[in-house]
Amino acid sequence: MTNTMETLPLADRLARQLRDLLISGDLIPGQRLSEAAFSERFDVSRNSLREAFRLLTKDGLLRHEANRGVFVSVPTMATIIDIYRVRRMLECGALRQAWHQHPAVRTMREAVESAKAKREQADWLGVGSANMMFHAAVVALSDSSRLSEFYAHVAAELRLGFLLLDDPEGLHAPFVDLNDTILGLTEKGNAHEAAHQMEAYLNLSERAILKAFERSADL
Amino acid sequence: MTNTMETLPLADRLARQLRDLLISGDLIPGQRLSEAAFSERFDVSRNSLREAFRLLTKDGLLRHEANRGVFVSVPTMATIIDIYRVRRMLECGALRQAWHQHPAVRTMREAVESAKAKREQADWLGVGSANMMFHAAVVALSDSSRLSEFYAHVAAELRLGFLLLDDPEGLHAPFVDLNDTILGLTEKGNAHEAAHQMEAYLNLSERAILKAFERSADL
DNA sequence: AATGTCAATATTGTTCAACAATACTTCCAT
DNA sequence: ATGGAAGTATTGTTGAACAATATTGACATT
Repeated sequence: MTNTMETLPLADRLARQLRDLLISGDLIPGQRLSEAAFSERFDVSRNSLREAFRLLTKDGLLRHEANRGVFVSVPTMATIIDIYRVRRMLECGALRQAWHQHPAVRTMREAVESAKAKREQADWLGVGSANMMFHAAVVALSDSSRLSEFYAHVAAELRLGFLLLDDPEGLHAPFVDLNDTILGLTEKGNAHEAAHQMEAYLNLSERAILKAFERSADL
Repeated sequence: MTNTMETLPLADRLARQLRDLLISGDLIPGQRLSEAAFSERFDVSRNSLREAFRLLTKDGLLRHEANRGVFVSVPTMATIIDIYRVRRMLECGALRQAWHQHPAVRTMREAVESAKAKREQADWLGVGSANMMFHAAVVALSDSSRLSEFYAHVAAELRLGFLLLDDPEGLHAPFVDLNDTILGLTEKGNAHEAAHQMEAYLNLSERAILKAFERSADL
């Protein structure tokens, strides 16, 4: 049978391809995306490409300037601050009311163990991915597809922010153990303390990123 | 000078027009939206219209079936339940950490007073609008544009759900006083209790809607 | 050298017409 | 009624066209 992906509307497939290029860093923040160039590159019509552009613009990954084209979004400090407000709301909220036997807890554990393994091998990119997976699993505790989708969007935007920096080690590695702590508290059913620790985590992480931003800003 | 709205891309303007038709009930859940009919109606090309359709599909207001077209979403009980999970997360979370002098508190007060006035005149549609405004203001307490936008989407989806019912009075009017209580607690700085009351509110409201759904389902 | 002006050029915004692929209808035979 | 086969309508996607706007480059002025 054909892959479920193959049957999606063209615009959706394009949007996904572009999103992958974005979060993998092939397209860098600020870069202009010419309609002609990309419709040629993907061998699709300009119309189809424009539909995809609009979807990603709505996600905040692209920015649209009238009569000038679309550009890869350039996250600012304000963006980071806003995203961390979202994270505190969603992640701490999910933990606070989590059931310790929820299926997502298993995913959290897998993510933590994967992160530890990758850290062992100094695979910082892998640590980063496992970290993202952990936090997505935390949000999944809330059992809401809308919250999970929304979180996925915000995480993609945040990833764009990470691309501006270049310190994959310092930004993820120190937090693996904190994730483990939060996981342990959740498994023990100590939801309130887990949420509290997550808030500490997010405050720390936010500060680290803002600091890195500051550094990269005054070059 | 020209209205800021006039300069938006055509697809965005179309999406807004369509959204207005949707939440005002001119288009009813389940209805199919023919590309030909609507591109004629709005006097735009099919391509532009399709861009708008995609935007609204991403918002959950429309549903897209391959090679069959787009339809107005039909909220189900699962939709309602998911939306109320979102509401509890966002609204209770916002209240819990709210500052009692936040500008949005003023908006909350205006909404409550407007709701009371409309209730006096038995303007139930007006009560509903004021109610929506109150809850949007609650989310605004969290000072995150992303959370506010997300909430706006979910609220629009929920509005679609209300359209399936036809009891504007029973679904909003009883809650005006509860809003007032929550407002009072917030103004007094009793954030924790405000959040608690909001949770009670949302549980009540959810149950009322699900009940109404049940009734309308077995016709 | 810096600045301003104006035409030439490239890009986006939008429409239109075409055609393939898919879904829906109609009608006929069983 | 039931199933199937043709015919019709709709969506999916493309390519070309043109207006509107933005960028570039040459030239003149200071």
